[in-house]
Amino acid sequence: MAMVTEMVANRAYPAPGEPGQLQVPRWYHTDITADHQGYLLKQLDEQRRQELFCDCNVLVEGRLFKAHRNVLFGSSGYFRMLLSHGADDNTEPVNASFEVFSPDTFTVILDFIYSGKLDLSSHNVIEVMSAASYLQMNNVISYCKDFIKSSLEISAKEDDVRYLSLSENSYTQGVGDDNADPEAAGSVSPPSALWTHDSSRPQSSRYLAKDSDLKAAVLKQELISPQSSQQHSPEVEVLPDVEHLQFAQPLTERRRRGAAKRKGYCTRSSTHEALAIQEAQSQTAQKANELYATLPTIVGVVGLFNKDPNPSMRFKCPFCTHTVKRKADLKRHLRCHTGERPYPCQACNKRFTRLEHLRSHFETIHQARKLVCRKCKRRVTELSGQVVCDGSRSYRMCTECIQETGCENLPMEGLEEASEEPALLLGVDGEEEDGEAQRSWLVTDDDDLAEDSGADLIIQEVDDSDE
DNA sequence: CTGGGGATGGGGCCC
DNA sequence: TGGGCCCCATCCCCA
Repeated sequence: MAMVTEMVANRAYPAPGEPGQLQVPRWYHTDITADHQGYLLKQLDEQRRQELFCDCNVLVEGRLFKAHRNVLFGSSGYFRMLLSHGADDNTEPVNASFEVFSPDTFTVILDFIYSGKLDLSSHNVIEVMSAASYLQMNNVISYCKDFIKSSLEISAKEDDVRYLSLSENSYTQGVGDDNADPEAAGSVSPPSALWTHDSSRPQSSRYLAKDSDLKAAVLKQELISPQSSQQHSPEVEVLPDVEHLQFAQPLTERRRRGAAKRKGYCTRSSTHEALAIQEAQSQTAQKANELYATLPTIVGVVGLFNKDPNPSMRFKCPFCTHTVKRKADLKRHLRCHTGERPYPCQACNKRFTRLEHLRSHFETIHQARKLVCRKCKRRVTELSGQVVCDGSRSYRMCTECIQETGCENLPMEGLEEASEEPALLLGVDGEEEDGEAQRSWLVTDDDDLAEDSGADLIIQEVDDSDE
């Protein structure tokens, strides 16, 4: 084996089929192939660095990179598209120019192309991912995704039952517990304590792409590039929807998690679990903030849409193909990737990504805002119905349905008081209410009641680090 | 098994 | 820039 390796290194081995070819076991052939590929790549990289035989000039924000068109063609969908247009003329050097990512970012990408090593860090991963998306390099996107995934570990769309049952140790374990598949991550490694990984959580902090997302993305592609849904011309800013396909989860998995999530929100948590949750949420917020902090430099790209005569600035999500007009909308959108849920319901501890969602949830679930009988669906008035309280939930029922179902024994309130319940919701601290606890917050103190029912919802945007 | 409806989440856009 | 509203899609429970 050593001899074979040495022969490979010296390129002294006979070519396959040539007389005198070594009769080696098949696995020797495999090793030779791998070594040969590595050797060849190294040679190409050397040629690139010495600018030998380079036939492609890439200008990135004024900085010139020289490369081989064959290599770029084989590595990037973008270059494949670009170079295939000028395939007839191989004598003239090909020129490409980019303004949407930095020279440093392209250096990382080019080094990866010629070495297979991706130099990712917490500072460049988003920009590299964005550039890779632009250049249609799915493998780089995948590596970046793994890097971010192993770093963030913060999808609140994961199984919240497991989320709630985490032991305290789960979040005190650090990089040393990283069990991420090194193969999947290529040469990428978690670089610092900032990027921790919790092995107890499922490897599923993925974007839960809905069918609508997929449809919308496909539709968007068709609108932008009707000639091809696989590849886009270099002028096109929005890229093929590979990320949606990669991020999307099986429907059954979503359902399972959805069911678990609903249970999870009402699961009584121990003190240790609560601490673990708080710490996890703290990490979520911290890392989300780190992500947001990098936004201005990474996703502001000019989109030239084929069907839009007026070029428009759009912001592209680094995790998927979604683009938005405003950075604020992108920040909001990113929450679906980061799992950040800064708006907890004080009544049931369920968390929401948006204040309006929390408000909607609060009014429908805890305030019985809908003037409709839950049973017969008829509209009820103050005279014809009452608010029935079921745990932390409140809903209205008409007098007839109350009598029919024998709900007289349940805690009830007059309609005029219904909107005043939440004044005591602050007393609930993330635990499922039952028995006396349920009834206790139904007894309200008039002094605490707000004039406007809208003020009943106590909005507390949680910086998870200090919940 | 299926359809209806409630709850939830996400995008667009106005203020 | 954030808040808020509207709209729509999806999930899930229940009859």
